[in-house]
Order: sequence, then C-alpha cells, then structure tokens
Amino acid sequence: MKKMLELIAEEVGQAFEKAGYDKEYARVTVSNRPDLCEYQCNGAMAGAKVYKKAPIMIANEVVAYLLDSKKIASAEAAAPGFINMKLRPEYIATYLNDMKVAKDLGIEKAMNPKTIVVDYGGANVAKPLHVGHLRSAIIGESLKKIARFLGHEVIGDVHLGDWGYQMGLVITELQKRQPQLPYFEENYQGDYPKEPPFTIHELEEIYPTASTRAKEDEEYKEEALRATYLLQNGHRGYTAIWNHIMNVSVADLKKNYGNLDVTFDLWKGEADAQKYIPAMVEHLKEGGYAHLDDGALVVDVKEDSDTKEIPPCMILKSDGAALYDTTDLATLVEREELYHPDEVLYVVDKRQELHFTQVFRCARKTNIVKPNTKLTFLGFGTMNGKDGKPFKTREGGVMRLEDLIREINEQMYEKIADNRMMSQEEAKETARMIGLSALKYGDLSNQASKDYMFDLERFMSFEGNTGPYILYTIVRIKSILAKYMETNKSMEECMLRGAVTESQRSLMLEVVKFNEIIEIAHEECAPHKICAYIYEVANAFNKFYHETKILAEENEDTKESFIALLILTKKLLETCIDLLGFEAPERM
RNA sequence: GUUUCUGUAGCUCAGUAGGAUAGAGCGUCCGCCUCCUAAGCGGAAGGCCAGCGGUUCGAAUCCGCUCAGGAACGCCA
Repeated sequence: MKKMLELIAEEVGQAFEKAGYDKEYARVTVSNRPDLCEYQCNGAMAGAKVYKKAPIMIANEVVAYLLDSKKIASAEAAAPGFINMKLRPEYIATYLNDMKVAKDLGIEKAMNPKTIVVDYGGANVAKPLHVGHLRSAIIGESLKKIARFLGHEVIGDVHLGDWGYQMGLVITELQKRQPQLPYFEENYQGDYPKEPPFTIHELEEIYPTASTRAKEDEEYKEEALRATYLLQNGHRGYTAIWNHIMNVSVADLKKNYGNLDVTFDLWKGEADAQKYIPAMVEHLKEGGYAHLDDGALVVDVKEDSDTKEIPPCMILKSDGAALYDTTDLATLVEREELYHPDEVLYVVDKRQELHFTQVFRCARKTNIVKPNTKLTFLGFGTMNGKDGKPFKTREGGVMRLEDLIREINEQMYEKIADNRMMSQEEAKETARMIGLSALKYGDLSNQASKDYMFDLERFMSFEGNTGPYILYTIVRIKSILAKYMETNKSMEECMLRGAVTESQRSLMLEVVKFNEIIEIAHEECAPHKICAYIYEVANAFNKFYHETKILAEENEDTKESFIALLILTKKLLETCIDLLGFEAPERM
C-alpha cells in the first residue's frame, strides 16, 4: 500500500500542476498544529521565490483545486502560505480497512530486495557476554528484523572474536595448570579427548587471569604469543583446544543470546576469514596497493578531502602477523564470495569508527568489494550509569549479561507477583517478557549513535515511555477483544467506519502513519523512531479507551468499527514490538 | 595537540529535505475508578534550544567563532 503522505501529496501535486506550478512543491507532512488541521503542505512558500509571487496567492490557487477531492475534506490557505488540510473520515476508514486485511499491514515491500549482511553481536569466545555487548545485540537484531520485514534478504552474523592473541593466552594458562594434558605433549599422535578440559565457568576465569598475568610477566606474554603463532599455523594439539573452547563457549553464548531473544543466522568468526588472508595479501601486493612501511605491510587510504590524518590500513605487522584490519578485510572477501551482499551493515561501538573507515576505504580501493556494495558503519554510543560514566556494577566491575538479565527477571517477578492472580509459572514467563521489553525498549528508544543513561529503574517502570507501558496497552486491547469473542464469533469481519469521536479519529490518524515510520526507521537505521511512534499510538489508544465504552456501545455498526480499530491497533503494536525484538504476554 | 561527536524543562530524552505556539516521560502540584486492567486518563507549574555572530520572509535545525563535556588518533581487538 502506498503511504498516506504519498497519496495526499499526489492529490496536492495535481492541484499544484492545475494551478500552473511544479508538483515538486507538493510535499505533505503531518501537521504540527493539530488544532488547525491534520496534514499540511508548505510548498507554496518554497515556490514563492521561483514564481515571484506571494506564497498566500499560490496557496489559495492550489486550495481551489483541492475542494472536490475524494480524500481531502477541507483545505484552506493560511498566512503566510500554509495549506492546511483535513481528510474525509470515510477515506481514513477505507485506508485502515485495507491495512487491516493486507499482509504485514500493507507495508510496501522493497522493489529491489537487497542482500544485507548485518554484522552485530561482537561476542568474544572464552569471555562472558557483558553489558558492553548489549547494544550491538539489541540494535542489530532490530535492524535485521526491520530490513527483513521490508522484504530484504538479511543475514545476521555474530562474527565472533575467536582468533588471535586471546586464544594464545587461554592455551598458555591451561598449559600452566594442566601440563600433563596430551595437547601439550610433543609428537603426540593419538586422538585427543572428546571432553573439554574445562567448564564454561573455568574458561571464563582462565582468560582474565591469563590476560592479567601477561601484562605483568614478559616471559608469560612471549609464551602466549608463541602459542598464538602455533595455533594460527595449525598446531594439532592447540587446534584441538581451540575446538574445545569454541564448543564450550558458543553453547554458552547461544544460551545468553537466547535469553535476549537474539538469534543469528551465522555463527562465523574471525577464524573463518583466516583462509582468505594469504590470497588477499597476494592480491594487495600484486595490485600494487600495499607497500612496506616501518616493516609493516600497509595500504594507504588517505583522501584529499580528509580534514584529519587517516592512518594507513595495516595488513601485516612487521613480524608478519595479521591484525584486526586484516581479518575484517578478509571477512569482506569471504562475504563477497559466499553471499554477494549488496550491503554490509556493521553495528559496532562508535569508538571503532576510524578502523572501519580504513577498512571500507581499503576494501573499495582494492576492489575487495564490488563498487556498488554499500558498506555501512552504525556506531552506537556508550551505556552510562546514573553517574554519567560508563555503566559498572556497584563493585565497579563489568556486569555480566547473565547477571543483569537474572536481576531484571527477579525484580520484575516481584513487581507483578502480588498484583494479579497467575500461576507461578505464568508469572515467571510474564516477568521475563516484561523484563525484556524494559531492557530493549530502554535501549532502543534512545538514538543509537548517542551515549545514553542506563537506568533500569526507569526502564522497568510501568509508567511513561517504557516497554512495560507499551505491553500494558497491548494487554488491555487483548483483554477487550477476548471479552468480545465470548459473545461474537467473527471478529475479522468487523469493518472500520468513520470516526465518531475526536479520540478515535486521533488514534486512526496515528495508525495510518505505520508504513511511513517503518520505512524511515529502516532508511535511517533508527529503531528509536519506532519506539517513539508506538508510544504515540499507545497514548492515543489509551485516551480513546478511557473515553469510549467499547463493549457497551449500543450501535452495532459503531461497536464493530471500534473492534476493527482495536484489532488493527493490536496488530500494529505487536508488529512493531516484534521489529524491536520483544513480545507481549496475554495478561499482566 | 589534531580530528570528531554531544550540549533542548530540575532529571532522562524526542524534535534534519529551515516553517505557525519547541514536545514527551519522570519528579512536583491538582482532579478522575458503580464502567472493557487506575500498571490508566485529564490539568497546572516548569525553556534566552550552551553563548555570540551570520545566511533569510522565517533558524533548536544551515554556516562561522567561543565555552563546556565525551571519544578517537599505525604494529591490541
């Protein structure tokens, strides 16, 4: 379905043309003066200069051609040249009825569906997920769903940090603790044990211990680097350990992401890109792109328009080892080969912007990606605590995701437990759903690129602009519809009619905006616009709800129209929260 | 130091193809349950949109400077 703004703009465009003006001035927006009108067009003022005419005259001429419109009920020119319009109630109702029966609420699917790889999550193997991983997961998941909803082929890749020095550290520490293991036995030819030599909890403790030791002990560090080197060159025993680390760690990561309802299509990582590195390096050398600088192999990515120094993209360290840049480039090689993406979207901490600028430029310059492959960096800001500094636990440490989620679920359970009659099991599941909505909405309602204050107490509140408030609104609708179903069977046949009250009309006008909003959220990578939108829809609904006795309505047609509006509103809210990555319970 | 992002109500945040009177929530104060979930709804108070200058019919929005805070700046990822 076409967007309402487009439909009205077409109408107004025709009027502009009939009046002898270019229809490009006929851009229509939702009015910022709802007391005066519903939609407005400011094109007369923009055109005034070109046509050397007073804007109000242009507006008046255009308005004259709008009076017999089937969509627009009233149009008037206001000083200095606004064109103010109201829609015909039955036209709004028709539009909403179409939405109600259309697939996916009549969203316009992409004309040319793109293949989009979304690189998000950013988890590291052998390290627990912590709050620092939250934003990437939440924002990336939402963007993935939005793009998919619009008809694109979207591939979500967790892109694990599963290669390099950190693995050498774990191997070294393990060797210190259990030197008798066969992995460390030289010339060992037999099979290695199937059971991993550590649990996830031990693994999560091994890494930080090793990391700390390496910083204090030069010799230890050398060993870890050596282990890293051997692993990368196929050392049999270390590879076996690496596989254990992967198995243990990935299982745990899947569980954690599962708690967040975040799912990836691909569990690829840096290790997968390794095999593409030699050929890529060859390509960079042969193409004359790379040169040696201080012993390191680099590709210059400076551009004339730069306002600052952009350091070259470093491909190989002076000791010959690969780096962050290398792996990300090789991953692009891999992605080109396997998926031929039209776009690769990175949802990463904004502090990595420079790195991705380098990688993107290098990939383009060296033809690692096709010229028309879009590379997008969506950098998100830091989660700050109430003190305005990066979020920490009370003890000053990094909070583990697992602990955070457990705490949210427990608190939410206590909040709802004494409120309603519910089995413990249902209450637990309900608390989980509400808790997740609080967490995700709290994050997503902020503009991704900005730092934001992580205030759980506020996010978990049922009042105000929060996830729980949105869920509460949906639950209210569900409750009415359930009651309606008890006496009436065919809910789906209910038809919307023109609004009978102001609050109903406002709600209808909110619902109309749906495809407009989703499209913008996609284009701008801005889930927060969906949050703002559903908050307005929820407000409009609650006002309508408050002023209207829906089930007690005596006029059957009107009642059915109310029910139809409720069905549509519910579908809309549910669709939107699904795009944000959470869902609503039956009751709460 | 260079570059870059941010600065909007007491607090947390919306608000870009420049538009009419800058919006929410929380907090504060005042109202509303015989009625579909009051986890709701209505109302009040609260602003030099960091400051100064410019562009123009018109600026929170575009440009310049200043101030304040954060971040990044080649062999970690």
